[in-house]
Amino acid sequence: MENSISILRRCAIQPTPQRMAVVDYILKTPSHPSADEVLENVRKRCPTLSRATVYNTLNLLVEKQLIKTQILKEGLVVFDPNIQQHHHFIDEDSGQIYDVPWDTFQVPEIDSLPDYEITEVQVVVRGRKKKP
Amino acid sequence: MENSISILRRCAIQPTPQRMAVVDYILKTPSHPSADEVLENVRKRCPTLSRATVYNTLNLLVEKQLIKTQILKEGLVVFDPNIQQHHHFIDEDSGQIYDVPWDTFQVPEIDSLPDYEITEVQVVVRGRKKKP
DNA sequence: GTTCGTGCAAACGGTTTGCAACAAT
DNA sequence: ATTGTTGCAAACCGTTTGCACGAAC
Repeated sequence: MENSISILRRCAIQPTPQRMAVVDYILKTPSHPSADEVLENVRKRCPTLSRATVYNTLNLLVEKQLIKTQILKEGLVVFDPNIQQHHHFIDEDSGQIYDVPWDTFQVPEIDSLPDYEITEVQVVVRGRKKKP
Repeated sequence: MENSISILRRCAIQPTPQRMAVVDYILKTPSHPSADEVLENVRKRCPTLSRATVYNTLNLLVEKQLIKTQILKEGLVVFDPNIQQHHHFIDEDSGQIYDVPWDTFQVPEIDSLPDYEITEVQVVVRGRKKKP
């Protein structure tokens, strides 16, 4: 896998150790962490990392379209390393967010909005584990 | 249309003037207001209404399932007077949220999650007006 | 020595909570 | 008198901002 230095260079972001650590974490995780979860986890390897640097770096990565923000939880933004079109399933008990492949649903063309340019379509499914 | 007093009574909530004013507003608007928008608008008719009372009342209405919260905007919750299943279209420029009828999309049964109980499925469409 | 990035702390905005005053029964 | 409601202010939490210190060229 491409290393964090070249990823950052390609995006014209200076590869500092802090940014490399954040990139390593966020692009490797299958999860959809919040800024705080990123901070907590990356601090294990980079204990002096500050909250501001995490937000700065994540916002930079969003600008450069390496990751996406998702509005799926109340009161906090989560960051999604998967920038391909896809859907989400949210376990309402654990709060875990799972990716759902794009072709799971046949989302029809939206012809009823001729003067709008659609920028994103997403199916959001929420549920909880059955207790038998 | 049923008045706010009987609506509140039916839900076993005491119909105080403040609550009636909030109910009148939230159940009549086709919009998806935030708590602050509710406060701002209801204060026109009820100027002493406090922010805390708005939150208390809205949360009560959510509990009683008269309205629903929707996580569609960053950093704030919006309240949806339409509790039927439906989808949403969000104009990314204006921030306006529009209801999309449920049968606009054929959301297939999700058989790939046998041990999960699906509580909600929703298509979220974002777009902006074309500038010709 | 200038530029850029970091870390800390303060500020910010939406939401919740604690509490005293008050209204209704 | 008891119960429940309101309004205010403070607290809270995620996020952003301001600024001084420090590293790199």
